[in-house]
Amino acid sequence: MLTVNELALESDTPAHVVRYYLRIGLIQPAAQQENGYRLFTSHDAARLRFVRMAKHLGFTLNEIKQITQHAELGESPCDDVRKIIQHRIHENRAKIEEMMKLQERMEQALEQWDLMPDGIPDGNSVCHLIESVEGSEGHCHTET
Amino acid sequence: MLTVNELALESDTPAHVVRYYLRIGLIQPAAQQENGYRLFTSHDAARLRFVRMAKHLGFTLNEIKQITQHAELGESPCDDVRKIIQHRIHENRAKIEEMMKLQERMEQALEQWDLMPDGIPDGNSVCHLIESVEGSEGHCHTET
DNA sequence: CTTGACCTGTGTGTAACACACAGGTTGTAG
DNA sequence: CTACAACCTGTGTGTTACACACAGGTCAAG
Repeated sequence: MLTVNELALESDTPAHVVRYYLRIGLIQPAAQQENGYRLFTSHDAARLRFVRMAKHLGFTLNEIKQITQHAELGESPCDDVRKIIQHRIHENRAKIEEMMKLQERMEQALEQWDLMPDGIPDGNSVCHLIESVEGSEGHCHTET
Repeated sequence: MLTVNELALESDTPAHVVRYYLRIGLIQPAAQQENGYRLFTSHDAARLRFVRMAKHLGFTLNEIKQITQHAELGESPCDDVRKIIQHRIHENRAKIEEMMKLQERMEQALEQWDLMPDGIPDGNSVCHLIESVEGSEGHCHTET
């Protein structure tokens, strides 16, 4: 029987993360000591390693919970797994593109600001650097 | 004097977001009606537009709060603004790279799974698709 | 027995909203 | 003037995946 710390070492997971997974019911202790300490088996360690693999592949903890619950009922989670990752691929692609746009905005701004001095704020302006960025007046609307 | 809804329209911001900004003290109402409704001036609308610009440039709401507070004390926030965005550029670049790695992992997995059938879980395996992914046994450790 | 190091469970904080809810306001019809 | 519907109001709570803090428990050394 393993303690939380031992389970953490066994599954290459920070102990406080293991405790978080316990808290949300993603994993359950196999047994409990009289003093309230949780105890685990090597089966639990394998389960936790699975959780980490799935997370590394982009699954959310909620999705992983669903998957393991399905699996415990004997139902194959594979179909859901395929669907989820397809969805996640689209989602992630969109997010990456958005972040690259942001990156460009930031780099352009910083470059533009190189030629500008610092300013002292008055009632009208808070920070003329930020306010000088393109899209201030005629608001370009690039939203989701 | 503008109501929350009018301020939202005026500054091209969803009303529930305006309320959130009020709640965290990022913006303050200029006045209050007897029934508790908040009232704003066009100056508040300009302030809120500034907030949106800064957010569009990647500043967090906390940073924007600091900036406006500095500005209200008459101190120039420009120096901080430059530093923050430099830091954010690095941060964002790292995040993008990480997400691109995830993207590759997901796409490789999905491709690999094309050749694999769904499986029925037993006690040892939860989902053989996920478990089949490279890096299952020898854990590649790419952490922050 | 005591000291210190370490480990335990759990409460709370984080970022930036999204949603829900009970009540208030306003416009229109009768 | 009233009834009703549409909309707007402030605020409580839920979200994700932890990170940190805290009071107390455990264990080995001395």
